[in-house]
Amino acid sequence: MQNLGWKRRLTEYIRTTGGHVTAPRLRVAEVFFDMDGHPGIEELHRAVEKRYPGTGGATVYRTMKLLCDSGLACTRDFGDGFARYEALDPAGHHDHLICTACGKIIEFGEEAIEELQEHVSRRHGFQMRDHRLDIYGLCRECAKIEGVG
Amino acid sequence: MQNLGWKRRLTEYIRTTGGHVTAPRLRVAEVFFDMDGHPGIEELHRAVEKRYPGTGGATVYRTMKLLCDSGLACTRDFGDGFARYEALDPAGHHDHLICTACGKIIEFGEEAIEELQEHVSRRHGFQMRDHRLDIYGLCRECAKIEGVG
DNA sequence: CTAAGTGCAAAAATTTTGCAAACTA
DNA sequence: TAGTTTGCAAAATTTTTGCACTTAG
Repeated sequence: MQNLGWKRRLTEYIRTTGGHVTAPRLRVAEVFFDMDGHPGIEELHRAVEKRYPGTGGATVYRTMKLLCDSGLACTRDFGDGFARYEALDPAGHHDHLICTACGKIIEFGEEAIEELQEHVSRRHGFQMRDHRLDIYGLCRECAKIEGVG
Repeated sequence: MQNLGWKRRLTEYIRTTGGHVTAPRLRVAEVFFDMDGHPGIEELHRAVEKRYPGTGGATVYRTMKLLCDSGLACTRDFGDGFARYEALDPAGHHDHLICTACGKIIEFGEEAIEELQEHVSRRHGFQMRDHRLDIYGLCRECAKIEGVG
């Protein structure tokens, strides 16, 4: 997976900004990319502390901001009172089918949709850099259970 | 528009919960649905205060939570450090061009994209109920300033 | 009348920032 | 060595809560 690539990509990004590749940054990133799901800062900080005691909370915040700036992660709002982070597979899609019943998330990519997005952007004089498409509804199984449709 | 419907829908919802339809709630809702865009609490509170002085900030928070619970609105994370609210027009669009430089948000609707979403959903046996499309990039003005492509 | 809601201010929770020490390049 | 990053704690922000008073039903 991405686990092979994040270190190189992060290092590359830090270099371009004239920054330093430090141990705390690599530790936070490593723990983050080893985790599944969408940890918030507190959960992530706990996990980092467990593997590498002595890492400050501010560093976790700052490192996650770095990962977001570099495009390796992004924040997602799940309605909790805090930010949660999602690992971004560079070549991956940002399109999801999200089942509101069971929470399952299906990733997909649709070239035609991306082309239309470009099209719409240009029409508004907008320079598209990235996108996120979330479709909410019921997956096959849950639709069956709820006996709808 | 929805402006005709929110009052009835809100009243209905409040009744089902055994709550009271109060003046402050109606004021906040009215100002919110009269606004365009995606106000945060502070912006909304200012607008409410302007039209109906003496409305407390906590009431704005509590009323927006009520609107979200009732399905008339929802929160959106636009990367500012606070929650912004979006009016949910039952028949409306949830598509945005978001400028990562100046924060401007342009709403749009593209029938062709929606059709493709339906298409993709069906292909995955997914029953689409709602969607969110956010396109990030630079608006015309910011692209000019940054002198990019 | 009773239960729910309001406004204010205090409290809680999350995120950012200042700074001396430590570290990368 | 020069400039960046860290960890801590303090500060800033956003959101929630306690409470006496008011209001809807």
